Amino acid sequence: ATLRLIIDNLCNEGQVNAALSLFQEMIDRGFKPKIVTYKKLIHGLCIFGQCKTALTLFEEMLEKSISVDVRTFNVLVDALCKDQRTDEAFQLFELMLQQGKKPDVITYNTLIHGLCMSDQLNNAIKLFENMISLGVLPNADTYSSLIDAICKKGMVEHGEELLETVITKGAKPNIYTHNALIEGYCLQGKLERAARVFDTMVGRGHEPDIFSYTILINGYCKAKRLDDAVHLLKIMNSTGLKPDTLTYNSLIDGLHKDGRVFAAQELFKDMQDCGQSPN
RNA sequence: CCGAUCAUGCCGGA
Repeated sequence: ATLRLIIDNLCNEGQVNAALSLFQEMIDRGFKPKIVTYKKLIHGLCIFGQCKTALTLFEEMLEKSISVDVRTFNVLVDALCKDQRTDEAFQLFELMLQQGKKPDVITYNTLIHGLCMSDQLNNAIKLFENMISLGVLPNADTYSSLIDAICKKGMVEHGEELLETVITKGAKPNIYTHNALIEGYCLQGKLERAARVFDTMVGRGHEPDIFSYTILINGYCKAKRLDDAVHLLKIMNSTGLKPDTLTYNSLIDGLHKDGRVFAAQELFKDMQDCGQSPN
């Protein structure tokens, strides 16, 4: 029990390797590891990019016919997706089904996002339809991932359409969903539309976050509407929301490319006065 | 019952 506690804590502190060797020692001494210990280790390993070792542990669990829960499957599926190994993620997904585990909304979200990230939007949409037909209700995360991918492909209108559709079905878009749309319009240079989504979001009761502002500010910068960008920064400041390095980077870059070198330098000073260090 | 299981922003390089 003591060893187990130590391993748990090491995982939480990011010392997975230490945890792993303790785990080995535990087995060598003839202790039987608890299932939670496996789970913690797999999770810890995935977070710190040691997907391979995590999979080894996972296989060990299978060999010992320890039942792997949905949550642990999800952790592994996510790690594989983040590693651009969607094929293997889907193999795990299949395995999950074989083991009689029901993939939940998080499993689907993870896979959908993985597909979007590996430029397989069509497959993502198929999976989305699939989950619905299997009775797994998509949530705001699901829509956000999809809408974001659609917008990044330059199809904001489709993104907004999808949003309208799901709203009529009773889904509630959240700040991620709106931010995705705002970015979509910015990418198309449709700043008025972007600003409108921003306002709609506020109207729906979602306070814009640092992402919302940075996305829109960046949009104005890219559209060479530097005055609007600077104005929005002022508004942002007045709400008490602190622009971070990325927000300033957008503006400084925009000002530079617009030949407003002096203003850029001023802003660079402001940024440091506000405690944001350049990256 | 509990647990860091999923989603959004800048520039540049190759």
